[in-house]
Amino acid sequence: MKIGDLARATGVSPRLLRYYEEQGLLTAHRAGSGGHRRYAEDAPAVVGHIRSLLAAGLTTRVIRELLPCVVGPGPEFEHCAAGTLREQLRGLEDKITTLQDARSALSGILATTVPSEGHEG
Amino acid sequence: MKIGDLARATGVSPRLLRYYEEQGLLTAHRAGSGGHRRYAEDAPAVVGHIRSLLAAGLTTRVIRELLPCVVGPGPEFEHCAAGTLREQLRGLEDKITTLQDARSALSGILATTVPSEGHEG
DNA sequence: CTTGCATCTCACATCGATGTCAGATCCTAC
DNA sequence: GTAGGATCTGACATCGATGTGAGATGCAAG
Repeated sequence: MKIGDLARATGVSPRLLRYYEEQGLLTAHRAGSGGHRRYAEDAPAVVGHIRSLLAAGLTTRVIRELLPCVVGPGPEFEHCAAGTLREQLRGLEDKITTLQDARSALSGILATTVPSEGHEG
Repeated sequence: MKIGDLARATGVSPRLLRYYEEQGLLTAHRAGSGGHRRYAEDAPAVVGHIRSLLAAGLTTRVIRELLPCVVGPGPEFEHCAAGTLREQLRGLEDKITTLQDARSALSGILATTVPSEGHEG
């Protein structure tokens, strides 16, 4: 598929697809396409993974390291950036904790300031 | 207290304290100090609140709206930006969900790629 | 072969919190 | 009154994902 197709399939702009390639997250071959990118069949799935990890706050640099594990579907990636994986996992849990704290703070305020409307979530 | 004192007390750089003031989050009076800022006693607490909300991913603009509720300790802030509060709360929960998803994804990978070392967290 | 849309590369802009530098002014201690 | 540290303002830099525009070229359909 070409870049426009992939963009339509994933909802990610061509600009970003090129950016992901530039960051080493996405591969395209350009044989006999006059310089135009051609993507493999699993490209949409890969882009999906990238988007998820980005949404989780991971950096493209980190994703570049982790992606082989995420994409590689098999048990053959035994020592696949396990250190980075653990590190990011820890960071993720820190972030979750921080957000949960903020959430209880805000919902506490909400309960205090608008007691009649707060149906304690 | 002066800006350097507040900076030391909170671990936040003078640059940022000025920035928070510029964003309307922090107040200082400058009477008879030759243009130098003077902060009230509760300033460190206020800065603490600001830092927490920033860490939660809230924007200074949003914090400016919410801060009166957060800082105002009493039940007198009845309708204090309740809409914004609810909105941010929802955004926060979305973000938490996203991060939790990413966490399980990563920890799943970790368990798969390094089964011997993963003590399922 | 022409027309029109897709794609290419390159570069600059944006947003938000934060750093840093420069030049001027102030306060405090001696 | 002078030296030195703190503070002032203002502007420019940074990081990372993303947008946008320009100018050139490619491809597919007529």
